[in-house]
Order: sequence, then structure tokens, then C-alpha cells
Amino acid sequence: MNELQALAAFGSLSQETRLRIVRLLVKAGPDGMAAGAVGEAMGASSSKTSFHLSHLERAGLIRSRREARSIIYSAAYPALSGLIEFLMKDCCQGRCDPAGNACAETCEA
Amino acid sequence: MNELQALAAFGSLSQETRLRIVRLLVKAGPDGMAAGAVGEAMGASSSKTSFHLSHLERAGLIRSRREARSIIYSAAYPALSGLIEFLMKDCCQGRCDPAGNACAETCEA
DNA sequence: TCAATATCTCAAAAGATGTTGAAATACTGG
DNA sequence: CCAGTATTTCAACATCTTTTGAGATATTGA
Repeated sequence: MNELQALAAFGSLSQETRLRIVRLLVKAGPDGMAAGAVGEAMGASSSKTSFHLSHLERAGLIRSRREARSIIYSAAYPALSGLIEFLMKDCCQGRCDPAGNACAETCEA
Repeated sequence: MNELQALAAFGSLSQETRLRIVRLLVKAGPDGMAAGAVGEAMGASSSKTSFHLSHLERAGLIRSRREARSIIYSAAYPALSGLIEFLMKDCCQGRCDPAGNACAETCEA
């Protein structure tokens, strides 16, 4: 995860429809959901859904595979968890462990 | 952390200068840095720096306190780590533990 | 192959966001 | 209290993003 990837990922997550899609796909698990089913869950038109799914895929946050007539989207878990890792790198000059939740205790007064 | 807060947070982090500021302040630790020092580190004008610092503070990602003539900004660690928690909630319908890094193993094929 | 289904692409309009430079405000140390 | 320092505010402009609706493309089952 580098700065450009992180910017793209955060940009993708900063839009209501896209944030909801990601959370939906995170909940759905590795089997994922067809584009049409995602759009229906969002109450969004097919072009809107397609636009946001493409945006998320370009950012590396979700993946797609074709299955018969449908395109199935699923969450890219490693990319998602890599985001906070990137953000918290060198936290407090290394004096704390954000992953182990020791950051709040060590770093917050 | 609710959806609106998450959207504001991700929106803040999706801009180059702001992402760099947050990472700088994460590294700086709880003592934080004066607005002027942040701006100098970014090579940004005072108005640009102020705009982005305000944006980040409104989103809850950083905090400010006055100290003599300066305003000192510091990272809001709990808000930062709360972001991925929000994103990963109900991951795989509860079949995995994203915090303990078991998600990739359990959820990814 | 053909009809039906599923998804994507495109361009134009609307909306949101970032940058700039000048001016205003807030605070402190002498 | 005043000069100097630190930071914020503002408005105009430029840029980027999202929505819309119509049409194009891709795939499959009969």
C-alpha cells in the first residue's frame, strides 16, 4: 500500500453509495454478490451502480469475476485492512502498537 | 462511529495534503505540532494549511489546542482506528475476526 | 441463431471540492 | 498597550466528481 493507492481507496470510501456497497460486500463474504443484486440493494440505477462498482474496483477495494450472465463482486479484504496499517505506520515514532490497540493507552494522555 | 462520521473521515483522508498531514501527526505523537510547523513540512501556504487542518478537525481525525501564540494539532487516535472497525463490521456475517487478522485466512479462498 | 437478460459506456448537466491571495482576527511578550 | 507573530476567513476561480438517460456490448438458454 503506497500513498497513491491509499488516496484512491479513501476517495472511493468517501462516497455514500460506495461506502454502502463496500460494507454490503464485506458482510456478504467471499462469495460476493452480482452487480444487479448490489444495485437493487442500493436502490440505484444500473449505470450508477456500474459507475460506483468500477470506481471501487479501480481502487482495489473490491474484485469481480464473471459467472454466467452476471458479474459477481466481492470485497478485497487485504486491501481494506491494509488501509489502517498505512495510516498508522510509525505511530508515535514507534512507541505504541496501534494494531494491538495499545495506541490509545500509550499515546493518548 | 456512524455512517456520516465515516464518510467525513474518508473524505478527509482522500486528499493528498490532508493524508500527509494526518500521517505526519500520527508520527508526531500526542504532543502534536503547531499549525505553522505542519504547513512548513507540507510546503503549503498558511491559508491552505488552515483549510485542511480545519477540514480534518471537523471530521474528528485531529484535535487542536492553543498553546501561547500557536495552535497545536494532534492525531485523534481512537477516531482513526475506529474507521476500519466500522468498515469491517459483520465481516463475512461474523464468520471471521478482521481485528485479529483472521479475516484473510478465513474469508479469502 | 435469436430473444432475453445483465452489465457497461458515454456525454452533458449538476454539484461538490480545492486553490489563491488579500485581509481580518487572536494572542503574547516586552 | 502595542508591535509582531500565528492563524483563520473570505470570495472568486478552477477543477474534479457524480448523476442521468439513452444506447452499446456481452452472454446464455431455448
